Amino acid sequence: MVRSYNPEEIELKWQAVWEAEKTFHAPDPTPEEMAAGKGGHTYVLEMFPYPSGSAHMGHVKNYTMGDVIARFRRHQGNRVMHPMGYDAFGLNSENVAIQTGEHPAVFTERAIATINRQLRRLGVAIDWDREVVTCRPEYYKWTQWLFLQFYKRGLAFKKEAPVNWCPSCQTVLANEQVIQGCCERCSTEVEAKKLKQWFFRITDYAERLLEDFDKLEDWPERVITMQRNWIGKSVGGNVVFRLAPRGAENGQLDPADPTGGTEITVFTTRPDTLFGATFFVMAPEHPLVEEMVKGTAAEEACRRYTWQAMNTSYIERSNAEKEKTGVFTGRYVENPVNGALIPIYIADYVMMDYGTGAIMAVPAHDERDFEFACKFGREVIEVIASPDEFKNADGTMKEAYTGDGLLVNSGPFNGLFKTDAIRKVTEWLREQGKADFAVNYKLRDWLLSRQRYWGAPIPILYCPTCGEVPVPDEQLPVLLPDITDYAPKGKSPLAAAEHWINTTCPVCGGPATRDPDTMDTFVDSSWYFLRYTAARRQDLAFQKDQADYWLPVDQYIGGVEHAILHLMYSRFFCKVLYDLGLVGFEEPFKNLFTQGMIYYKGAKMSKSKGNVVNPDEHVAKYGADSLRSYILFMGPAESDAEWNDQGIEGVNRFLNRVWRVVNEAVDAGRMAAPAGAAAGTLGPLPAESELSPAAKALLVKVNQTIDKVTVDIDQRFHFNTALAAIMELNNELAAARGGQGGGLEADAAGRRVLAEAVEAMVRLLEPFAPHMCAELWEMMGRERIWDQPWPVADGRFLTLDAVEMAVQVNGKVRDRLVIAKDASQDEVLAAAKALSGVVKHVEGKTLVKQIVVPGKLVNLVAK
RNA sequence: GCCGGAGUGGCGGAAUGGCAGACGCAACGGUCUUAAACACCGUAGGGCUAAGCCCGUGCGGGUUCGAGUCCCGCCUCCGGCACCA
Repeated sequence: MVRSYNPEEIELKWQAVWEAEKTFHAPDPTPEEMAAGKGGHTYVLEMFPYPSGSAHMGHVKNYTMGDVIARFRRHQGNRVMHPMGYDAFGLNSENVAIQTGEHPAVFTERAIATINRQLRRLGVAIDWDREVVTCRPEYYKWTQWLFLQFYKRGLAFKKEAPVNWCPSCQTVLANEQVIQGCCERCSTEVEAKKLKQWFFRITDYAERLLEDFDKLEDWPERVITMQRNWIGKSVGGNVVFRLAPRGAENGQLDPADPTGGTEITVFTTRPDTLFGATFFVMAPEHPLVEEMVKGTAAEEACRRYTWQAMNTSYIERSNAEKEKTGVFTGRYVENPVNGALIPIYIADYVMMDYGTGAIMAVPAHDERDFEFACKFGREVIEVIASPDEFKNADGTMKEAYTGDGLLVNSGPFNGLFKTDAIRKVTEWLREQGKADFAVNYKLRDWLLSRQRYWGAPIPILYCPTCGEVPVPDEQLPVLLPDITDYAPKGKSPLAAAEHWINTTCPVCGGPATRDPDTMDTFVDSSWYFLRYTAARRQDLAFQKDQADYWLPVDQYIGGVEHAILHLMYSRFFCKVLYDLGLVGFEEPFKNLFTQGMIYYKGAKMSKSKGNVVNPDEHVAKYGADSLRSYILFMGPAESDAEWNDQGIEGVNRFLNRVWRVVNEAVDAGRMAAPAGAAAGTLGPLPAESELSPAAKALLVKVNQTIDKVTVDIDQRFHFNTALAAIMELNNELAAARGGQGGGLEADAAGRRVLAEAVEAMVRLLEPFAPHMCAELWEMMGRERIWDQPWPVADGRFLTLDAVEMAVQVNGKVRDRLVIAKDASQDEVLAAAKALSGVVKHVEGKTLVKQIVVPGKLVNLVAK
């Protein structure tokens, strides 16, 4: 009698074994191994979870996928490091603390314990000895230490700047954390505030962040594109315009004007269009505006407009659909190419935070400038010969032409092609000291300080005599103090912790205060993948040679929502650490896979929508192996997928069928080692001549499946088709074994092939359903399936002797042909032409073309 | 607006330019059962004058002996960026 499949019993049994013997612990490399370099070991990593309560289906998918890869690579003979940790600082726990009064650490540790239990229950092959938790002092000591390394290099600095303030979260945010003008966390519209804050100088690395895309082996193109767009490199020139003295436009110079002759630089990607600049626009907040218009008739109007612009929300102001507004300042600048005086406007379509906050406006060749010119009646001068469809009947511009062309109306540069003109005009102005080549990036420095409690304190002190003082290494970590009131009040709750904020200056011994802010949690997650290589070390953050042994991460897996944030910050960190000599590689993640999300009832799962599917329930009902297999069977791993309760039942049925098929084979004594064969082996395959056609067919199926599953896991990450292939094998195996006449069970050779199929199926399924396969393997009298080498297809049995080919006449299938796989082209054609279904359609016609695709089809073209 | 990605049965999805719909879900028919569930066997894109033939991968063209796949032009949906000078 076949045992029934009891997933819970089996799963707990094997999890206990793995735990007890630390099966998935990756030992530190020895000096010899490190000297030997890469090879024979691999680092598989999934983005670590944020412990907000318990694991959700997205986590199950992420960690199961990583687990399949990790187990697969182990079977391939690699030493695999597959660690886990928790991104444990952050606003969620703090907000819970504000509501309940419970310390965030208590809440967080409880959430960690829950997720930890869930991951173990899923049987994920994790090296738990390397676990890291970012909110624990033994971790954030090193986050602080790294901050100080950056600080000492001038890469962490404090500056006053307009920053994004989330009024709901009561903290500033980095640019990357503002999504269409709203807070990434809570969707509240952010406000601009001028504050003194800590920044990382990521802009210094803009060019390398772009260049080093070349060092990535396999990243999704769209992630690279998103980062490239975010960094936003523009190549052009800085051009200096001189502010004309008041009255210069009508010859009535005002000698008392202090601003005349002031240089205003603009950044432009189109120096070729300088002769077409018919006006000039400055951002309303431009620091020169106030002085420029002081005491003039335009002063009041400018002040009113600026006030209005600064009170326009970011979203509204950055909406390109909005009608252009602006005010004439009454002042003019001199165009450096021809000395023409052109009027200066202030307008909110020019942003202070990009370029220099001032632009030259060329309405003929810029859509925004064209729109503004139309509204304010400015002249439009064509300087790039434009196609007729951009012009009115009278030759004036109908719309801005931004394409390529030859220069016109541009004095000595007429006739030059756009790209040549860009270079030549810039060079010409450079000789006169009026311009230079320049590159601009959209990327801003990373604002890292937060006015919140639950983060790593910034290890800086302020001393009245010594100024800004870094906390000495031996005083790290700067521990978060216990407080009772976590509520943010526009400044960090830490500022109110008097016993903590007041301290002693390590330089002069006088009184000093601590920086009250904490670090953005993205700082914590920008280096955790390094900490895994030295998780328990108290004396250093990580050890260079060990980090260089394991990293860069061979396969990183996570959600695409981190395409810019976490992934760009981590790349930046890695480059800084490389420059500091702390690591020997410049990119942290060699290969990246971004998984799709799991939807339910047409929407993202969320507590507020009440459409959350709880993984625990499904583990309890069907077992971890079923949940793991189903979540990967749902569809291609990179696509979004809709959870379906019946889907997991189907996969559970499949595992039950495998269980039964293998059990029956074991019960029949078919899986035991034959006399003379080593224990735990099936002995040699029978000679090919002894195989019945059915046995041969199953053997071919086995080897085709090995090939397919291997490629699907290894190269395509198509776990759904790998599982489908195993299902097919199981179907064929089940069908082949018995039936009338005994099927393959009737003779010794057939029984040997059946055993071969059973063994292969269990091994191929193991990464997906490791517990069940461990159990079946043990029942087969074998040990440690997780250490078995991955099966390799036998080249002799990859194709059948006879193949079925479709025979087409004029591209339509009219009959089929079964013929020996090594039949010659002539033999195939002769046989094809003799088929009744073919004869019918070619009768009375002449064959003009005959195509044979070996093993697949024949196409006869008849007229 | 710009840059990506995707549109295939009732559903999730398969398919190096070579037999569209593998595998699974749901459905239907049958076997087992007192009955049901489970399990097992089988049917299943649409249509017609049905042993045969026609039509079918968002729409319209094209290349090819042959197109879901390649090219051109659209439509729709999703994602990212967006007055970036």
